[in-house]
Amino acid sequence: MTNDGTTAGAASKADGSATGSGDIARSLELLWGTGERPSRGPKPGLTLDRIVTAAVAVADAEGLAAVSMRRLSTELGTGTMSLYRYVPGKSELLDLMFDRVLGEPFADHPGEPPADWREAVDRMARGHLDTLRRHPWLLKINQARTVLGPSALRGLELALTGLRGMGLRDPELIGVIVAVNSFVEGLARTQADAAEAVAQTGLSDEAFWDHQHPFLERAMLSGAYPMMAGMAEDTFSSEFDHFEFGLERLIAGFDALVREREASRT
Amino acid sequence: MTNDGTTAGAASKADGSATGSGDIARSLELLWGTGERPSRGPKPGLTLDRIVTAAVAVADAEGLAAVSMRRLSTELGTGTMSLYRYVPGKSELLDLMFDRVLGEPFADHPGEPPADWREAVDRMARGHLDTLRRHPWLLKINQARTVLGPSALRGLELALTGLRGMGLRDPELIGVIVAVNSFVEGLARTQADAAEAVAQTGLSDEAFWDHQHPFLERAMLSGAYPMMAGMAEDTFSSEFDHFEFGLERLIAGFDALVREREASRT
DNA sequence: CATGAACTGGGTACACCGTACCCGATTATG
DNA sequence: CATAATCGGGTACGGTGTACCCAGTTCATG
Repeated sequence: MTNDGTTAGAASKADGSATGSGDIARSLELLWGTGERPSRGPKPGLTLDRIVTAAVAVADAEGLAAVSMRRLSTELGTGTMSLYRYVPGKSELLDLMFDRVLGEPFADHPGEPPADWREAVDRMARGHLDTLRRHPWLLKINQARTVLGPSALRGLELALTGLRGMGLRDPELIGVIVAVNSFVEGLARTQADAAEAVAQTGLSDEAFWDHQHPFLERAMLSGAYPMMAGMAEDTFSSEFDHFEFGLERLIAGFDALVREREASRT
Repeated sequence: MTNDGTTAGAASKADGSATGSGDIARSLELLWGTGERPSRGPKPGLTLDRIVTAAVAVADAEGLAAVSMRRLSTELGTGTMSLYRYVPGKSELLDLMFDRVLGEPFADHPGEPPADWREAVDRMARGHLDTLRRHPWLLKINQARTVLGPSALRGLELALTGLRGMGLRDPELIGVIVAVNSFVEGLARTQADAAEAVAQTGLSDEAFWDHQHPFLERAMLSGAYPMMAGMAEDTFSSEFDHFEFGLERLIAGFDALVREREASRT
């Protein structure tokens, strides 16, 4: 019952976009490493680890679009189809890349635990943003069905530990994590999109705005957008840090709830 | 100088993923409709509008992956390459789809303006979530270089009008919008990913968790995740509305800042 | 009114992609 | 030593975006 795998396939046709999650059972086995080598055939010349490492490297360097089975195979010096001896399909490979990279931030902070839930939230947000900046392709992987691997669990555990002091109900703690992560992801996506646009078009942001300027000018003069026309010069300046602003507001919002609860507990 | 278009290409090779923004100047012209028909050749049998409409319809029904030039051409009863007479490339088409769909929510609320900035934020968040739920593929389009079309501008104008009463500086108002939209997008992405996973694998969420259960069980019993192991039963229940929770917290956070400013203005 | 420039429609072809299928080489077991 | 099981990977198929080119249509001009 352990190894049929290849024959399944089910209703996975007509994909094309970047989504994880193909054969879940297989993904889980790979993630949690139920890896007993069969004792009959020749020894494998590759390892799952090497494949995932290569895939992450390519994705980091050239984007997820550059991660193709052919590309990986040349990178690893093997035939393309050999990869399918180790991974059931590209979807599962994406799952593995996901969990691989989620494990990174926890190696960084081995030191003291956060003093405060506020600091915990702050660290969580910055850590997540960091991860997403290092690996922007994470934002293109379907994370809904991304199997909860060891790294994902460790991250959750750490986050929950830091948030315990808030004195909220368990589902609310999850709510805090979801809110912060959603905010960070949304923001990271904007940044990643911008970077990708620069890389792909070879056009800087300034040049882009210059292109756009005459059209905006005309729109402003049309009188259809009075609010926007009257905005201060520095409104869209890159001076303003949207991450800091939003994070501060979120923490303030949590704080209000925490205080409420404390007050009602007297 | 107006129409070379086809020859350009620049550094746009090796794409594959879903990104907008190819030839910006062309996109802008198409968006703002600098559409004077040349007076020499035969009349076009198609319109940009019909193409965009068809593309949106296909994307809504079957996802962005189903939107291919060949598919659109059969949908419209023309040859594939004919589409390139109207759109320079797929990137520009995505830009147009984006702006088309952003225009929708403002047709809904022709009535009274929001009474409060709180209500304005609330409406903004719900409106955006609605749009993203109706067109989940929006989350896969590169919005960084998505040209500011008429619809996008109208949305911004409306949002800013509602937020004026907060008494914050202009860049901060943008910060509010960015925070709310980032949060909503992040959350919508999670939901969209889940829906896509169900559609693609034909596996319900429950079935998915059932698959995962034994592995989680083992992890919990390992003692490596004490916090998670001790969580309440209902912690991951779908009863809890993460959107409402996060939005409330964000508004509370904004409120704190608004009050601060009011107090210091005495 | 004839002509040719300017335009539209679209067929063919190419370089990619994921992967199903299959066969020969390798290896431990009976 | 024979055999079952596994690994490596070549070939092929159906999909993608789009460059290139030619035929047909239409209108301004000579």
